[in-house]
Amino acid sequence: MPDPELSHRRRKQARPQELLDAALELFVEKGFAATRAEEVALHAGVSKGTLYRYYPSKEDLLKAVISHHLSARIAEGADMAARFEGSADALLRGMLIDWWTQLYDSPAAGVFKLVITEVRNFPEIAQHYASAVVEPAHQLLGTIVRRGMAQGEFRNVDIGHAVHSLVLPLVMICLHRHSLGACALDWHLDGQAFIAQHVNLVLDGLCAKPPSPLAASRPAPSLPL
Amino acid sequence: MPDPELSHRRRKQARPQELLDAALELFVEKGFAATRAEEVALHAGVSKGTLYRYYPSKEDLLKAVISHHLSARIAEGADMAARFEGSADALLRGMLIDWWTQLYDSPAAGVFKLVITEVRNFPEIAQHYASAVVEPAHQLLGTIVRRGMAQGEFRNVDIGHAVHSLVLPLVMICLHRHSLGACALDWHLDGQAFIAQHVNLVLDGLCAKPPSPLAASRPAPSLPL
Amino acid sequence: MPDPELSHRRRKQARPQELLDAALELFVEKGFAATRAEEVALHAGVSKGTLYRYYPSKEDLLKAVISHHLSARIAEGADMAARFEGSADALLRGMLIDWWTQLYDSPAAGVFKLVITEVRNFPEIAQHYASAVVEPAHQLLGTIVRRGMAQGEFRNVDIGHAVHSLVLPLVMICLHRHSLGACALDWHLDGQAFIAQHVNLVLDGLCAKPPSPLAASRPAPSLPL
Amino acid sequence: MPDPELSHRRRKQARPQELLDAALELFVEKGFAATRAEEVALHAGVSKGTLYRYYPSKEDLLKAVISHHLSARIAEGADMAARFEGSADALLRGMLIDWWTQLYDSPAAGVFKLVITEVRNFPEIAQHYASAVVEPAHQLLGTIVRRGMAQGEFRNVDIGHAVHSLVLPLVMICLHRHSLGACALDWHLDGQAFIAQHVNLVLDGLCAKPPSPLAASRPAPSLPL
DNA sequence: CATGAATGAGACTTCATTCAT
DNA sequence: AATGAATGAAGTCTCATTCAT
Repeated sequence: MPDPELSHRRRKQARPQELLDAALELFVEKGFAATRAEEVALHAGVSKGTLYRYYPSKEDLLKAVISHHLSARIAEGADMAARFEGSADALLRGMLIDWWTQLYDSPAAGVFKLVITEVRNFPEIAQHYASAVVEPAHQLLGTIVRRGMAQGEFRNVDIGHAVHSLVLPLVMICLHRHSLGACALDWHLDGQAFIAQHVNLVLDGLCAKPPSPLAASRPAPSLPL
Repeated sequence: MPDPELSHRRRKQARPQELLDAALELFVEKGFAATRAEEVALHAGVSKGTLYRYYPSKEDLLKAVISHHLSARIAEGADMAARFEGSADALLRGMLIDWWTQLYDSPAAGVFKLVITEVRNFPEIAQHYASAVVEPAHQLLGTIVRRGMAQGEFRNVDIGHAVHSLVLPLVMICLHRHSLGACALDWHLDGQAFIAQHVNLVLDGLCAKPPSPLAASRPAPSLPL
Repeated sequence: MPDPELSHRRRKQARPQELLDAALELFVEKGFAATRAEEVALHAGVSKGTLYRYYPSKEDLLKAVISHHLSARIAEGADMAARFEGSADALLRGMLIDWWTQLYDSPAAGVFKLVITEVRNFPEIAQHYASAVVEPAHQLLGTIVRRGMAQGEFRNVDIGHAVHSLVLPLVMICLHRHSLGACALDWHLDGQAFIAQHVNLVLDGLCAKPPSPLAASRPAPSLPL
Repeated sequence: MPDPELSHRRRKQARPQELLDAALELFVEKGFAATRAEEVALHAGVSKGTLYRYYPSKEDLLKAVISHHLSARIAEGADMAARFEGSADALLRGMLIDWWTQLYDSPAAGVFKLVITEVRNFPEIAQHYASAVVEPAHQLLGTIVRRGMAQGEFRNVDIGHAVHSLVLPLVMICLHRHSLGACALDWHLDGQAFIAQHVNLVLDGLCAKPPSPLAASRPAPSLPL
């Protein structure tokens, strides 16, 4: 079964990554508790014992899976944000659609399900996720929205809420894709199209003249996802 | 431990409900797999054996939990919808805010987490959830949006997507409340306020003159949640 | 397999004791690490799961085994000591021979092997053993020897050492019985006879006029076994 | 890590000895079953694989440890015995005290614990230990005691028992040093002093006019340790 | 030869479920 | 009907041993 092209040494290098990928897939699919450690190992083409050479426990493996895929994506996100330019409105439309479209189609989208599902059991995850993902993402988007409001592109609304309105549905379809969406029912929501329309719809809402008195007075809470 | 106010007879009547409540709380908090059947029983004030008198297996208990809380809430939703009147816009603002605000604060909000978490392991849940919750809710909201578009209140957009943009963030904060939101980090998002602002924001987007050419041409996919 | 004479309830009462007995036998025979928890359970006529109902872990079972058999024997020892009377010399000869003869033939003799074998791995055992067994036994014997010396029955020697000279060989044959002595070699040392001769021999030594200058000046260390 | 003073060749020569020393220390400290093969290797400054180059299995290593340290000490014992002269009494006092004092302070003292602990699991050890250690030692001491009795130095007692009374406590404090004695309780028995007093005390007993009728009639059993 | 990655049998422990009381 | 003792399948993790490099 081991790829004869790869030497022992080379395989060893690749092992952690392979295990992480296998673990992500299975944890997302079946849940952490319902996935046996051996399944992960077999999925990665190694034996049970090998898994434990690289990760001291199933729980550590879970944390590594989350950290790994998270850091990778967030790094890409920061890059992408830096490259975009133009008005706040254009920036958000372009950047959000690109980044989420990519994420949606990658296995990393499953990390959301994993975090949602397992934080309560492993609270350390919360801290890490909050500071490594939520915080920076919310910061970035909040700054852009604020700029848009300052320049008169957007109406005055609670910035935190606006960011959530933009982002939560995108998180949600990632979740969806790996839960109900994977259940072979007939309704296959077109995630790509939805991302685009949603971002545009909410930004249209932000650009619109206030047809209704918005509940914009509340203190801006920070960020949930 | 048994409430002396209640007769033996009355308690027996209440058992299934009490078990369901206990199960909902624990399954949502720790996940189905990580919750022991005995914990549920103890939480409901009965012994392990008694649980099995009412539900033949832990899995059956899970399904009962989901069905029960779902039906209850959906019934209320239908009622509420029937009572509202006025323009499509007013109808949606009022109805959505009321219903979700109530749901958000009730234990039933946890069912979303349960469904997201466990569908992949128990696919029967998907079928039931789709037909008992998603289908009717999407139908109802879709009809109202369509009416709004027909009457010129709303722009032409993909109806399915619009419904999702309205609803997914609301599902998402329910999820949030029972996962990251329960993790005692400092950022306590004000769910109530968010619901109101979000519904208004998206409906503003729907009412706005199209500042951007929306990707409205795609076929309307059906419903994700 | 469960004795039909005993009701569920009655069996439950007896279970911990039965498990303790089975555990003592097996731990002494094969060592703690080399005995499987299931073996102990089966030996006691129950299943693996039942063992864990009574003792939360194999290690806890070990500690219980030691404590239980120890306390029992030490209690008997104290009783016996209280009943004996006469000169220090007669007291020691009678009491030691009786108590050790009984112990030697009981399964409890194996506890010595267990303690010797496992203290290094479970240091809590040391504390308990020291205070529950060594301390009281040494105290008692030391007091009698001191009395004998005060009354001129015994020569002046280091009291702690004298007690050890009396007792250590007795501990040793208990150990022996459960290690080499159990190995079906031809030399079956007669433990009973040895106990008697040894006690008499050492007490004769204590009563003798000092034919050799004894190293009696060292500070009396306390007690090792 | 390899000592630069030693050539590759010399190191290789020393390997088996180093492994044996490491194994003795760890097996005595933690028990055979609880010591991992890799620990032994690391302790000896080599890798797991190297251990297996010298000893085909962990069990073989155990047997080698016991044989090795045993032969070494017994050889020394025979030498020492040959050099001593004088009366049976003086011979025993001198020889026993010297040999046991040396042994007590050497790592080889731990072998007793190892044998006591592991014979039941590896019965081959018993045979080897009996013929290589117990038999010759008992023979030697028995001969001297018999000579002493024939020459009127000692009273008539069971020779086997007398040898045991002399020797068992010495074995016992070696055991003690590596079990309870290693447990950092406050009572640090002075082994050296005890050895001297004990040998003298028992020999005094043997020299004494019989103040009590000794149980000397029993058949002389052979040797326990 | 030495290394240490890989294997997989096997041990501890948990927990859903059954059933005597 | 309710209890909780008992069971045993199943899962996590360890470690002796092998073998490619």
